[in-house]
Amino acid sequence: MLPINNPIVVQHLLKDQIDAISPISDEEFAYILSHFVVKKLKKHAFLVQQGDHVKYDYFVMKGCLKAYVADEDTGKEFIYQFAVEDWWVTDREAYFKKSAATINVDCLEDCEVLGITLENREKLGAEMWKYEHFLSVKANWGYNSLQKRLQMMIMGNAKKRYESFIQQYPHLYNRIPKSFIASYLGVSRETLSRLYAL
Amino acid sequence: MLPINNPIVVQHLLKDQIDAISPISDEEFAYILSHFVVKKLKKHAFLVQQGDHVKYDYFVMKGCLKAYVADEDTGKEFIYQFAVEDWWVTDREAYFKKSAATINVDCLEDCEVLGITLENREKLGAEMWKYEHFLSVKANWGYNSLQKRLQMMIMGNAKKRYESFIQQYPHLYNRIPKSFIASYLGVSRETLSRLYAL
DNA sequence: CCCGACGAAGGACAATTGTCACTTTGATTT
DNA sequence: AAATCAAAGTGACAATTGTCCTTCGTCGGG
Repeated sequence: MLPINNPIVVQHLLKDQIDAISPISDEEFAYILSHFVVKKLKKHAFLVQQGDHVKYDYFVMKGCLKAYVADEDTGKEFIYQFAVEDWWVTDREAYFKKSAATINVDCLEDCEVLGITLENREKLGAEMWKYEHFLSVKANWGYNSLQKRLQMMIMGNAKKRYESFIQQYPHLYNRIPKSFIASYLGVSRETLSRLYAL
Repeated sequence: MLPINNPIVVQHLLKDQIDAISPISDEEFAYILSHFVVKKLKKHAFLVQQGDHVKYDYFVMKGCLKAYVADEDTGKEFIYQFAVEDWWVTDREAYFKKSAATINVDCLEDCEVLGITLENREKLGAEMWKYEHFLSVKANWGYNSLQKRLQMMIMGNAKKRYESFIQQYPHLYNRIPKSFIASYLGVSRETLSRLYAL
């Protein structure tokens, strides 16, 4: 049994994620959290828009977003990442270089995210060894997932890519419109539709 | 005019690369360099082989290599990165996680590379702020180039990918066999051949 | 000097995928 | 309840790309 005066442990996705890499106290987490801003967005709202100055790196608390590049010639979208609870998303290059965004990020559902500026990120990294470590592990995760994604795109045809997606993200399949999944897999909506008819 | 006793500045690709990010003295560079091992490899030799323990991250001094995954079913190769002078290459995930390599890296030409273990990498990072900074910038470069690569693969057909490759790596086009470039672009050798006939 | 290995080009045909048009379904709005 | 709209499935056809095969030229070793 918990002691009567046990302080309430507030469940927090971000704390859990950091904890899994380098365990921190509630006080430390509260300090970290104070460097983030909360943003609530409606479905279809933009988190990052092409040409914007990208002030924040975002951690997703609730909802689902897509990051994509828009082909101006054809008007088509090419989704290169989905982000759901527990994921991070931003235009990484623009964020670090303080350059204009080349990608868009928008909400597929009502969303709630935490944003941190580059300045606060570096401040926390310099102040807390544990956070610095967390960042470097997180950077590796990002790299590895990009590499997996690239491998999926290079290796084989539409069906293989589809199967690989299902295997890697079973929970996204019934959450995201098929047309967006098709864009993520680099095939037309119709082709995707025919794949799982088999 | 240079003073008569000016010490000879040894030209070194790696020093130049570090210098461009955080300038270091010759002494500092000599110290850094002492943490690397030199490897010389003949054409066709493997630098990393699937299943290996990946001990080093490699900086290419001379030569040209390809990093690829082999599809066991079809026996085909999918090249996801070329590496020439001034580039880094390894199986990044395996290197950091100390897991078995899932990719192969082999030499398209006789090569000369510098290798650094994860232990030495971390030692240098901890000892020298400048090197730590260099590593983090380098990590971002790697991420950004992967992202560009992914965008290239997602957006559009074989011709667009080909044009994008030519634009980004004009010097690689006449150095690397077309069949490998085709593999990098995710098309058959024949299709690539037909593209620049137009 | 010839031979074999390799890289490259291209023809013929098959397989894959994209495009367009139409239909159905279910959710949302009025 | 009717109207509207977004999402998804499907058929027909066209465009793209892969596969298989043959030919050609270059380079280096015997």
